Order: sequence, then C-alpha cells, then structure tokens
Amino acid sequence: MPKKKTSVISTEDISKVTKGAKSFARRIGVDKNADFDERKQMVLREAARAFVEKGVAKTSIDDIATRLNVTKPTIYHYVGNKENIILECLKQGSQGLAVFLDRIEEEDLTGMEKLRLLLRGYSESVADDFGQCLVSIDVKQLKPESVKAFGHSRGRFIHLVQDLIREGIEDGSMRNQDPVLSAYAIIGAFNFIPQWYFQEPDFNPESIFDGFVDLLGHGLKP
Amino acid sequence: MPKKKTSVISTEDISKVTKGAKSFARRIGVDKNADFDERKQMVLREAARAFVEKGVAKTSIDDIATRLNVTKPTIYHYVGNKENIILECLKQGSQGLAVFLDRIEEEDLTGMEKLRLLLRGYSESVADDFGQCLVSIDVKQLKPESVKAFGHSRGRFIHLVQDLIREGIEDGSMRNQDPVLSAYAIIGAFNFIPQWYFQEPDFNPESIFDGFVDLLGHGLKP
Amino acid sequence: MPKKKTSVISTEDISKVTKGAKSFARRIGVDKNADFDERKQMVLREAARAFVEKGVAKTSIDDIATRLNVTKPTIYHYVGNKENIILECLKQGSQGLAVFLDRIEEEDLTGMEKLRLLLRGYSESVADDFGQCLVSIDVKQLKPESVKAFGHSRGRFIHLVQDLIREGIEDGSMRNQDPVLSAYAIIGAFNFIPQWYFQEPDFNPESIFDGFVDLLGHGLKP
Amino acid sequence: MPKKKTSVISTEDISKVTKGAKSFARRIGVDKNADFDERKQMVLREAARAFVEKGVAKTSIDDIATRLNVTKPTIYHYVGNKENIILECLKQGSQGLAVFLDRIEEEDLTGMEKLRLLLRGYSESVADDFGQCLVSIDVKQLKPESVKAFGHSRGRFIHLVQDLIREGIEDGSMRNQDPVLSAYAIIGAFNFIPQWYFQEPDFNPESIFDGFVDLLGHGLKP
DNA sequence: TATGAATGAGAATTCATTCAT
DNA sequence: CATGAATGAATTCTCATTCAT
Repeated sequence: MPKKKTSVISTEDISKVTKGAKSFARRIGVDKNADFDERKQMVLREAARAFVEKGVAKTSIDDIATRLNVTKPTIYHYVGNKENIILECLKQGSQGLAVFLDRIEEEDLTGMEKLRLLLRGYSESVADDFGQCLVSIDVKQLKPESVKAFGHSRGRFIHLVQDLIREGIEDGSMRNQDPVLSAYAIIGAFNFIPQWYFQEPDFNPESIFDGFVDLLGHGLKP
Repeated sequence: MPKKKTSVISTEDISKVTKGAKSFARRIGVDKNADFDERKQMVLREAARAFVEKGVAKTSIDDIATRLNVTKPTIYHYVGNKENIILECLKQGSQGLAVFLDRIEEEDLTGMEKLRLLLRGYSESVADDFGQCLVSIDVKQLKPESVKAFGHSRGRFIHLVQDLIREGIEDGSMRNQDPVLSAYAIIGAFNFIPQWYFQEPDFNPESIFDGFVDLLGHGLKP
Repeated sequence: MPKKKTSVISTEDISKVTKGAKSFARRIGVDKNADFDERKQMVLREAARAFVEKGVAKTSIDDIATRLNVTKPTIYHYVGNKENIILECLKQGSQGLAVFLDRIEEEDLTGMEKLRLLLRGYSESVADDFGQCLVSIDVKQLKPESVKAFGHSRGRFIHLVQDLIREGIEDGSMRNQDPVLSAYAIIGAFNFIPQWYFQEPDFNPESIFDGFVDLLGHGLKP
Repeated sequence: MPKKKTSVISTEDISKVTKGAKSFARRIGVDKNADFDERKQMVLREAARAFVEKGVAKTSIDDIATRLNVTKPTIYHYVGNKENIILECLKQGSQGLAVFLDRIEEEDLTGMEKLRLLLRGYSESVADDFGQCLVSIDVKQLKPESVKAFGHSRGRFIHLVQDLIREGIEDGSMRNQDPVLSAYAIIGAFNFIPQWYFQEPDFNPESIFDGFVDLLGHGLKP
C-alpha cells in the first residue's frame, strides 16, 4: 500500500522524474532533445497533479510554475499554452489506456475476459496522474475544436466497452442485458475513483479492481 | 420519451418556472406574486442549467443574467454572490435527495429494498437541474469553508449507501461484499449519468434506473 | 489659427466633449443611451489622440484609461477591445471623409473641381483626431479580417481620386498624366500632413490646403 | 519589370546577401570570410524586411531569428538590442540617401535640377529595404533619446528640399511658391510609395520617378 | 427593484533580454 | 559562435463585485 498516493503506478520512474522536477536542475552531457522532452514531461506531470488537486479552472499557469520553482514563461517554453497542457495531459492519459485497448482487441478471449482485462487496465490507468486527468477533467473546459480533436478517445473507450458487453452476451460469458446502460454504469463507477481514492487509504488499484469486478461481476443480490 | 431533455422530471412545474424566467425582467406588474423567493428560485434554476451546460468555471454571473434578461446586479440582489449560487444549487440538489433519504430511513424494508428505493430517488434526482449540479459540480471549485459546510450532504449520502449495503448483507438481501467499494461503484455509476444523458435520446430516468438496477442487482455474469 | 492643435476642425463641439472627458462626470437626467454613446465617443477620441501621439503599438489600454482618469475595465465597458478601438477610430475617420465623397459624386463639376473639393475635405479631415488615425495608423497593426472589413474605405478613396483624375483629363480640366501615380502622389502628400503638422505652428488646414493645391495644381516649374 | 519586388534596386548584391542569409547558420566553415560585419549586415537586412512587411511592433526578435534560421541570442550577438536594430536600419536608410545629398550639394546646378536629382535618389532609396524602413518606420516607436540621435537625418533631408525649392525660386528654375509646404508635399508623396508599391506591379522605381516628376513638375492643370 | 458605471484582482500570453554552456 | 533555458515586465482581457441612482 503506497504511502504517498500521488501516483500509484510505476512509482519508481515517476519518483525519479519527480526528484528531478524539484530542482528542475540541468544535467550536463545529456542529449538535448531528451532533456527537453523530459522537462516538458515534468511540467505536464506537475500540471496534471495540480489539475487533479485543484481543478483545471483554479489552476493558473503561475500555480504550475510555482510548484516547479520556475516562472511562467518557462512553462510556456515547454508547453505552449494552457489549452495545450490540458490536451496533452488528456492525451497521455489516453495513451495509458490505449495500450490496454490495443492488447485486448488482439487477444482471443471471451467478452467477459476481455472486459475484465480492460477494467484492470482502466483501474490502473485511473490511478496515474494523467489517467486521473482523463477521467476528471471536464471536457467542457476545452475549446470545441480541442474537444473534437480529443473526444475521439473517450468515445472509442465507451464503444469498446459496449462492444465487449455485446460480445460477452453473444458468446455466453455474460448475462443478457442492455449493453449501453451497462457500459455507462461500469465506466461511471471507474471514473468516480479519483474522487474518493485519496480519502480512502485502505484501497489501492488492485483492491479496487477486485472489489469492482466482484460487484459488477456478480451483482448485489445473493 | 421526452423530446426536450432540459429536465425530465416534473416537467410541469419546471416549464412553469421556465416560462416565467424568459420574461423575468418584464413580469413585474403582470405577476406581482412573483415575490423575492420565487424570483430567487428562477435565478438559481437558470444558474443550475448554465452550470450543467457550460461548467461552473465557464459560467459568469453575466451569463446567468443574460439568460434571464436582467443585469448582473439583479443576480446579486437575489443570491448574494457566485459561491453562494453554487452552494444553493448544491443544497437544492441535496434536498431533492433528502426527501428520499428520510423516507427510506423510516420505512421497514430489507437493505436491498431500501437501496433500490434510494437509487430510484437518485436516478430521478440526477435528472433534475439541481440534481445534476449535485453530481456534476466539482467541489474543488468551492472555497474550503463552503466545502465543509456542504461536504456533509455528500458524505451523508455515501455513508447511507454503505450502511444500506451492510444492512443488506446482514439481513441476507445482499451478497457478502465490500460495502465501501460497492457504494462508490454504485454512486459513480449514477453520478456519471448527466455526462451522457443528453447524448442518448433513447433513455429516460425510468429506463436508466431499470437498466442500472438490473446490472447492479445481478451483475454481468450469467 | 488655433492655439491648441489637438483638433482643428469644429473646435467648439469637440472642446465641449473634451471638457466632459476630463472629469468623465455623470450628468443626471440625460438620456441613458445618449450618455453611453457620448462616453464611448470620449473614449474613442482619447484613444485616437493617444494613437496619433504615441503610435498604436505603444498605446496600451491602460494609457487610454489613465488619460481619462478611469480604469482599464471601464474602457472595455465602452469599446470591447483594442482592435475594436482602432477600427472605430478608423471608421470615424472615414466617415469624416465619406461626407465629402458622397457630396462630390453627386454634384455636377469638372474633374478638377471635384478633386479640389475632395482635397479640401481631405485636408480638413486630416486635421481631426480620427482623420489623423485614418492616415497614420498602419493597417498592418490590425488582424487580416479587420483589414478586410476596413480596407474598403481606403481603397474607395484611392480609386475615387484616380477616377477624378481620369475624368479631369477627359473633360479637359486636367493635363494628360498617369492617373494612378498622380493619385498616389496626391494622397501621399496629404497623408503626410499629420507627421509634421504639430511642428509647424504657422499652418492650419486652410493654408495647407491652399499651398498644396497651388503646388499640385501648377507644379514646381515656372 | 521586376518579378520579385522584395528590393528592386541593385538586385545583384541583395540577392547575394539573401542567399547567404538563408543558410546563415550553416555557413560557418564554408564561408569563413563571412565575418562579423557581413553577418551583422544580414541580420539588419532581414530585420529591415520584416519591419517593412509586418511593422516594427509586430516583428519580434524571434521573427527575425527564425527568418535567418538562427536563435534569438545570435541576433543579440550581432546587433545588441531591438532599439538598436531599428536605429541601424534607419541609419543605413539615411546613408543611401546621404550619398545623393552630398553629391547634390557639390554639383553646380539650378535648384530644379538639384531637386530632380535628389528625388531620383529618393525614389531609388525608397525601393531599398533600408530606405523603406526610413520612410515607413514611425519614429514614435523609438525611445526619445534615439529619436533625437536620429531625427537629425530626417530633418536634414526636409530642410534640404526646402532649401532647394528656395534656390529654385531664386534662380528662376521654379515658380514662386511656399517652400515649406511644397517640400512636405513632395516628401509625403515619395514616402507613401512603399505603402502601395507592392500592390502595383506595373510600376518600378524608374517609372514612378518619371510619373511623380511629371506631376510635381507641371501640376495637374492643363 | 433594477440598472449603468466603475473597479480590484487576477489570468493568459508575449517579448526583449540575459546567461551559462 | 551559437544555443537552450530562464526571466522580468508588460499587455490584453475577464470577472466577481460594489455603489449611486
């Protein structure tokens, strides 16, 4: 059970980055491009955290800069503008998921098994800073164009869950039920995680996944 | 199936309010009865809608005023300030629920029956303008004091669901499971409704409730 | 000969407005709309002066506000945004001219007489705050859309001068010459006025007009 | 008739510079001769073009750097700061003229002949990148000190034209007229050239000069 | 009551400029 | 010589809020 719940997954590499972030120190002899990308990543990660903690609207660029011990223009140096920061956070959140999505579509499993796999990925994803952005940032905050540019991934995920349920019903691994409603119910349950996760120290992604799968698998009834 | 999905429940009273709202500024004289409280309610209702549509952060007091055909100071006259508007919307959202909460605690039913009743109330609640505020407004947008003042209701609801599950397990109306996780899963599923509700014209509160109870009751598995 | 060269034309009404501008005082009992328009006009006039004195780029909204003894948001209250201020100044500059343009197109005169009339109008126009904006603000400062929205008037003037020269050549009131080049030369001469006008206390619009017409009419040669 | 109107006069040397400019950053080694002064000149030339195209205010140091395929600090390395760049561009613009000024003062000609010579020089000057800066950059953009340091040249030119007119009147090569106003009219006409030059592909410095001298020499009237 | 006017406080963004490497 | 990084200082614009009428 992690003490510091900032990011649960792959604690090692992130903490490495984080440590760097604290000083934002320049390391000499490192490949320039890698350096830039690494720092950009620090900025995005810190932004993601701020967004999750305070909400996008209440997070000013200055806030992010202060957290990183730099000044506003530095942030702009790496990420362009706020809309872009949000978008990149969302994108990185999606990418975490995408890995699972791709894997699932390839493998040869029953609908139920696939969904299980997907939700396992989702519960991990939701524990990551970017993953939390993905589920907690309200798309209404973005400009319509950005929404469109991004909306795709969200839609893809929803449809995939629906399809998996349909698949499961067909292959007999699931009960007959409304795939659309069930999909929304499941996704809603998972999206809600970041909103209580930090107040419940007794759970980690694994135990959450287990509990959710238990409920969603067998239902409330005896 | 409602055509206009602005608010599905109790369409009658709402439309009454809405009609009033449109001519708000010019109603004086015509409808002297529209006293302070009634008008305050119009302001809040319109604010709630704006919040749901555009998000709290992107809704300026001016936006609300414009929707009501009045000017900013008028808004302040009735509702004090923005923080207060949000708080009142949340409160009214809670009150919709509270009715059910109270009823449930009184009646003599199994845990499962009570939860069912509660969720029926919740799904209706979630379809109302204020109810949607309740589930969609991020408490992070509020000042810490306000959060504390309000957090109560949200907490109360969560705990109630948890308790009902515990009750259900004990009285045998539910399977043995983690009450905390199950509660969060259920609430998450319902809270998510407003985020997709308007894009799915095939469902109404009733059918959603049925679908959700079906899934949450029996689970995905056969 | 005006002492204060801020605006030469219609000194009376402008000074009246100007006096008001200094205090930006609220007069009671005045028609609301007129009030707004009047104040908007003060803002624009002061902006125009600032633009001419310091250049558009070096004139911040704050500068304009300070000149009027108000704060930035007040400026926005009346005029929307900077681009708009510039545009309105240009528009008002054009309108000053348009009066002459229209009159000229109607009357039955030789090309030379018409041109004379036009230039008389132009030399007056150029002495007004807005007229100076018209000739001294570089359109490159504006967004392409605005340029297009406005470019019209500038083009119209240039073409009119060209046409009048063609007309003059045809009706024998002018020597045969290149209408395009002559038009540009004439307009250039007049547009340049604001750049030296304030340093030459010995001239006023009338004497400038006379001198220019003398030169442009008879040429340098004996 | 030149196809590419970037700079009409002395196309050869300019194109040489231009070619260099494009590979500026990578030229080291290839062309070791491109010493400090030469590169500084490239920077200034490119700056001048940018100023003319987009206006001083809208041209950032970064813009200039990008055009040259280098980074901002490189610009600073060669030219110190923006004010200085502008100043140098103006100075070089003046120098183009100065050549003519000096020549004219020496030769033994009538006022009219001298003015003709001067304007021939001016019309060429105005077609050069730096010359265009000279006539199109608003001195208001500069700091007062710089204005004073530079204002001289502009003044010198104006006074020279006035003097030549006086001379012409005295020696009988010109009609009697107001030398001050005539000077301003003439200079205004020429200064205006860069503002329409690029939209009128049918004219080149030579034909413009001819047309202007025709108008200014003989006047509009028959 | 309702309004127009005005403002303080911030927020995003840009840009000239410097510095260590 | 050239660069990436970083910054201070503006600047445009927005918004919640107040107040006199």
